[in-house]
Amino acid sequence: MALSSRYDPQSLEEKWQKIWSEKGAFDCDIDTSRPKYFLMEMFPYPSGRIHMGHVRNYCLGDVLARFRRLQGYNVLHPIGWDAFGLPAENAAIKNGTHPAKWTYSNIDNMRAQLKRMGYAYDWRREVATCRPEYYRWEQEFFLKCLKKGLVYRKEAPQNWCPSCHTVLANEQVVDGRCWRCDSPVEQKDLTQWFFRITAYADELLADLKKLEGGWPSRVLTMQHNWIGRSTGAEIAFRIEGREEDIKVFSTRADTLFGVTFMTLAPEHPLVESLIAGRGNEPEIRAFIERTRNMDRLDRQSETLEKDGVFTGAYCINPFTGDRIPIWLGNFVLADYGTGAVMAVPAHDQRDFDFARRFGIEIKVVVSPAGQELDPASMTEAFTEPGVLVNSGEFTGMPNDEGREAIIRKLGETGRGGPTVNYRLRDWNISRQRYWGAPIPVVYCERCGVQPVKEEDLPVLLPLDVQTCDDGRSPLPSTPSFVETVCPCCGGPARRETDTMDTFVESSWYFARYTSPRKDDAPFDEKALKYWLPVDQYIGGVEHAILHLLYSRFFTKMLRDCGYFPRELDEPFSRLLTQGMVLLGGSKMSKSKGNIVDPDAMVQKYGADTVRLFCLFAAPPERDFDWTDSGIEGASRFVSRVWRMFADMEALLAPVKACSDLSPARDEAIRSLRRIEHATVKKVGDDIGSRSQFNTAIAAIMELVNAVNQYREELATTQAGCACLSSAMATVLTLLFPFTPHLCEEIWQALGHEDMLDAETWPEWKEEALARDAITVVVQVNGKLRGRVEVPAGSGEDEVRGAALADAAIVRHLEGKTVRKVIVVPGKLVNIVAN
RNA sequence: GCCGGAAUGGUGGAAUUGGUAGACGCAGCGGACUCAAAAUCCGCCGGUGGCAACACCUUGUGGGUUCAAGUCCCACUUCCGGUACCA
Repeated sequence: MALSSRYDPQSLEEKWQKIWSEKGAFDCDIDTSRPKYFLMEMFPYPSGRIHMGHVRNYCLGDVLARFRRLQGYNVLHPIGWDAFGLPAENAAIKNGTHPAKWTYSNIDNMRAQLKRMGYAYDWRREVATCRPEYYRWEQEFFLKCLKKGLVYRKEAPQNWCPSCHTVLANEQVVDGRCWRCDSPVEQKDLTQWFFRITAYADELLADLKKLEGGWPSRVLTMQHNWIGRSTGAEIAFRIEGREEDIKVFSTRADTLFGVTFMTLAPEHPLVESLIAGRGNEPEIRAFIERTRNMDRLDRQSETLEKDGVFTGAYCINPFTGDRIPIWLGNFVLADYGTGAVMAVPAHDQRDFDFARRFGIEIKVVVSPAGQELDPASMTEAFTEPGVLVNSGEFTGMPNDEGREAIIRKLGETGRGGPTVNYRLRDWNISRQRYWGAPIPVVYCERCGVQPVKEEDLPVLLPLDVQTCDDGRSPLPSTPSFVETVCPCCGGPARRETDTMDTFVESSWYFARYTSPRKDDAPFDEKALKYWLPVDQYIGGVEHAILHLLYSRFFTKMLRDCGYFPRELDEPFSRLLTQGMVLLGGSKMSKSKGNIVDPDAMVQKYGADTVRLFCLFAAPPERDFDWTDSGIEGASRFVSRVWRMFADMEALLAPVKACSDLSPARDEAIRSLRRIEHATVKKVGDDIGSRSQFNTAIAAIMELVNAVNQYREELATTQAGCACLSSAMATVLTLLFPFTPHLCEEIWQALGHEDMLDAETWPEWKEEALARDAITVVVQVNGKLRGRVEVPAGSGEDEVRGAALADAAIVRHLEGKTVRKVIVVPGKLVNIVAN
């Protein structure tokens, strides 16, 4: 079959998409005869249309999927929809559409867009998290966790709009005000459900080691710091006149004798009882309100102006017996440590600033060796190591030794002891939203909080509700949902109307892909065992912490609940974090509205060109700013490949990649063959180990250039034609993961019976790479001064001799004495002379 | 603020383990083909000086280590991501 001279992507792409779809070409099942490869990209939120960030993400995955297929792996490559979430409710408010309708119609649109890109998905496994068949299982997980104590309830402050009477997402708070009505946002305590992720803090931290090599080190570092394990001491300060303690966490127990005040977070639970009835109670309350409603990022800022108020109450230093005034401070965070800080102004900068501002005593207890510090003249806290002073029996000890001794004594006296603290907080999953998975509990007046019975799952999210214009969830005002009976006593009860954080759905979807249609259990045990863990996960770096940490937590939790194999500790063996596709320098996102619609590009250039350009434009990890120019280059290249085959009809034969290995003396044949094999080596390495797809494409371009350069010369002989045919087949095979439609079409035109997808990845041969001579660069004092050609395999002495004999080098060495000659075999000679 | 990144020609980027800076593209310029245009093909393309050979400068800024630094170390600048209810 001859190729038409014109490349027409639209028709040939649709042709191959139809063939793939009819054949179920990418459907896969358990096959123990082949190595498995579970590859996933982060599933999209169905925002309406796919954007270039999606395209980039799925192109990266698709190249790997097709590459691994050629390598003989049994590849599982699924896709689904992260379908619950806030934007559906916003759309409901804005357009009056029901969140479900909006979501499902977006899914339909986006599915069609993805199919038009030609991605190699097993579409039978598609999941949408908003379907009861999906979310019922996480309701079950929730109940299991509740039983195990991994889920619990506690009060937590929420953004509250007093005028809309609704909780606001952080995104909905703009400069401290409600995004819809502009009222100042308040903090309101609500009882919320939490996953006890901190129970896994140590394992989550320790297992980061298992991910080294497979995950980018910056992600590991970020997770490490996010968990933020720190060892220190818990110290109890008795409140004066009460039988109650204020507990603090401190990494600086060595400075215990230097405590001159206590600072509590305004949210600390003891605050209420400490200030009740004080003369300045209104002033204190005003301070608390002010601080609580501050911007949460500002409040953590180091440049924050330290503010505080004295409560009038005192506590007692457990060692010195000193009366310690209890203050409230705007820089103390309620959810770190115990929400209380023993303040040592001499040795902590924040405490120092605070003490100076409010005229509180500064007491030095650590001195630099052989020096004395004068509190009155200090300009900043002394935080370096030193020797303990003014510290009773501990005076004279180096401070780190003193810390151990003081912690020991705290234990002996029952006033504290060593403890570990984490920055990581438990995961609040309660959302006062409609479009989410219902939390499966009911509230009974008689029996209290009761879990829904497992056999009564799923708790269906009612779809026949009128969504509210003010952003409030319609669930509390939907009697058919709220009113129920207690699973315990059968009496009247109210359903929980909060739904789950959408991060819950995305924490386990990878496992559901292994048995997505199973309806009597969340997972098929055999499928889990065969497919998990995910071999390669690809997604945006913006998920480096939350989503990835939650998924890791879920994996450990589901393992411990008996759902996952015992030996499965981590969900994702390898992670590729792609950079963002920016537009005009900032993140493309549905909320910002700066989105490039790929459809127009596909219309104009075809999916293959769009795929190729997305991967060629930048390395995967790097952000790139989308521009319309540049795709022209990809388009030209694709056409050039087409034309190369169309023009050389005489060579059209079912030849395979790297098939010509006949001995050749012809320099052109040896040259082209060397380039062919070097390209196979580089492209395999770039895709398979380096994840540098842009350089893989550049290498294929160079091979195409080489074929075009040699074709006139080689086409005249039979041996030359064999060499050209082989190189051209190699081009097709290497390019196939990037531009599969084009390559299948040409492959078929060459007369192959099987699809290119059924080929095996070509093997490069060392002997094809061999050269007779190599060029060595010669430097004098580190500056490039010449090049010499030496026979391949020359020894160090020969290379040095050739370098020193080179005319240009001799000229540069005139009047100088050679001090040293460094020879880097096969590469470079550097002559040091003066 | 804190945590994590990034910065290389006009431009996207390459340089894989400290060893030829600018691969491969885009844009631009010159030429061929054409009545003309598009497409295609050929050539040039970091800066300064020079007719040239060539020399000097150049990887955000300032220091340092080394025979050799885009790459390692220290100190900065700017931009980007995350910061627990956007996903």
